[in-house]
Amino acid sequence: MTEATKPSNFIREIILEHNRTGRFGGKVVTRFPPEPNGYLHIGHAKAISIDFGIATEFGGRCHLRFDDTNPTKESQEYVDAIMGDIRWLGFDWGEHLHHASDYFEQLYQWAEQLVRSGKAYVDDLSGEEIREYRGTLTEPGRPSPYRDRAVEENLDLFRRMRAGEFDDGTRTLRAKIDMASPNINLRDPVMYRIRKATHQRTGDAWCIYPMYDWAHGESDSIEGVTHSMCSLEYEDHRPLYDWYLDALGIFHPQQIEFARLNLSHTVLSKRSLLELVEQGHVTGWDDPRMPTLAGLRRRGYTAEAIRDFCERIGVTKAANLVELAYLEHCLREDLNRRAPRRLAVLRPLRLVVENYPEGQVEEFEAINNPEDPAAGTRKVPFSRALYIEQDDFRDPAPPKYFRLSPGAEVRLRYAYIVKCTGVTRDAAGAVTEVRCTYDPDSRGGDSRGRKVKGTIHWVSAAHALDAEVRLYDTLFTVPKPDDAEHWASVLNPHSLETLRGAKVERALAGAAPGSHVQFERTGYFCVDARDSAPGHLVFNRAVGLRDTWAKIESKG
RNA sequence: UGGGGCGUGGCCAAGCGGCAAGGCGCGGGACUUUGGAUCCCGUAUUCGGAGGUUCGAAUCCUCCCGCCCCAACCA
Repeated sequence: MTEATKPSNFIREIILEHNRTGRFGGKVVTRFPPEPNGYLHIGHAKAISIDFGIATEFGGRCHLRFDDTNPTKESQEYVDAIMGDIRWLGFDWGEHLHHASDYFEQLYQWAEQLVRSGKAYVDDLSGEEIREYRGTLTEPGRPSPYRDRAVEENLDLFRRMRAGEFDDGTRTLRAKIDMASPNINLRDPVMYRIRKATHQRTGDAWCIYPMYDWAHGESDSIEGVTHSMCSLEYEDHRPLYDWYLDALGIFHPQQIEFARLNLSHTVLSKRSLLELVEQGHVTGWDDPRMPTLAGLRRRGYTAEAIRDFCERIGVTKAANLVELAYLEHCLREDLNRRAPRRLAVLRPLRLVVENYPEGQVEEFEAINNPEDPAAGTRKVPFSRALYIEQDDFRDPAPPKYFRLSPGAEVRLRYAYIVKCTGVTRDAAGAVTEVRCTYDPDSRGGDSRGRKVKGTIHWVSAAHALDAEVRLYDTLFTVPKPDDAEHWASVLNPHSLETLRGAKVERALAGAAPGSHVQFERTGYFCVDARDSAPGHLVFNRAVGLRDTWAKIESKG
């Protein structure tokens, strides 16, 4: 998309205005600040696209900064996963990998500065008491009895907090702002709490840790961030963000808030995602049903499709719930252009071509990608015994059904036109084999002017490879699982269907883990990067093809 | 009942006083050796509501209604 056709958004307008007035001297520095306490999900992809996208667009840079201020919830596993996911998405922070923990000493010195200027004090209230004193949404809070301690006493106590003289939870450092503020964030927010925990980066160097509000703006300032984009729930925090910066008199970035992404049929809160993993509803953070980048990648989503999606949904401050169909559309559009086509039968039904010589094999040339001539062609073997999709045979045929049924003609893609001559059923009446005859004159599938509406895919029984195919559906049965009493009640029991008897064409033999392919007439699949092996092919369905027949059939 | 935001078609979203972009979805058609792709056509006399200002309002003013967020020593 070019500059000219890119739709405007309010963030670009704010920056354009800053550039016009010279507020930041034309500089644009942004940052993506994940807390390493979980995996990145599609919602983060939106934030990443905005943070890195805006920086690139305005010739600036974007930092990656881990907001690691809470050692009890963070870990190196998450740090590594987050960096891998951002790189995979296609973004680069260059030399600018930072951590809030890099600034712990500076933050501490600044805190002492606020204590000395009478803008912060040590409070002995317990967590519960602090909550009581804070008041409610409609009633003002009351000052802590420790609020007016002398500067020297505060300084002494704060230093001893750092020195480890006090137990967890016994004291905090608080900013002295306004206990009656209608904005609860300004009612003497906690700046430091005591946590005798080992931090994944600073080890045991600290036992007091800064709160988000006290670390974020200051970190932005240290790094020279000009535009600090975050989600709407931080809007109420902006006055505090500004207050700290002004109290310190340091470089003052602009915080800008936008609406976070909500996607239908899934949950995006870290708490819910963690529960799905820990309670075993999914196999892990990278389960293909998860909205995490790791899950989407394994499912078969491409970075390009996700970036395109983030670009297309736009940026506003209005609450939103984007339909999953939109994300799926972006994937199909990308894979339609790039994924090689293959023939694969998911639920095999034996088809015998009665008049085709036993033991004869011929090869037909198949197009790898009609959207990309450069992708070339391949040979697919044909013989007397084939497998076709169970869905491609019906007896009797419903109205407008163009596939195989007794007496009907259909084209076997790239091969011949065949006519169904009969079926074999088991004792229970289920079809076990379909028989047909082929027309030798239709070699290659040429209909010679005849009308053959249906074309179905097939695979030669003797040449086919066995494969496991995993069909995924949404994790939840409703568009807004967060509206349910608990999302567990709307979990989709059929979110995964494993097909172990699939038959795929031999060209798929060496399919590389993580590679994408379109199974003709079925959907886009991805070779499972974790479970697929040379002798045991495993394909994940990323998204199905648009299915017009399913639509016709469901309408009756 | 306090504070901060937001309300444009089923979903996302342009629009910034001159007479409702676009995408997704949906419906119809063309084409088709993927019922895929592609291509056409259709889909808001109206912008949460009511007043007002103006020659003219989704855009300005007033009031009302609805929705979201905030009372962790989480981020």
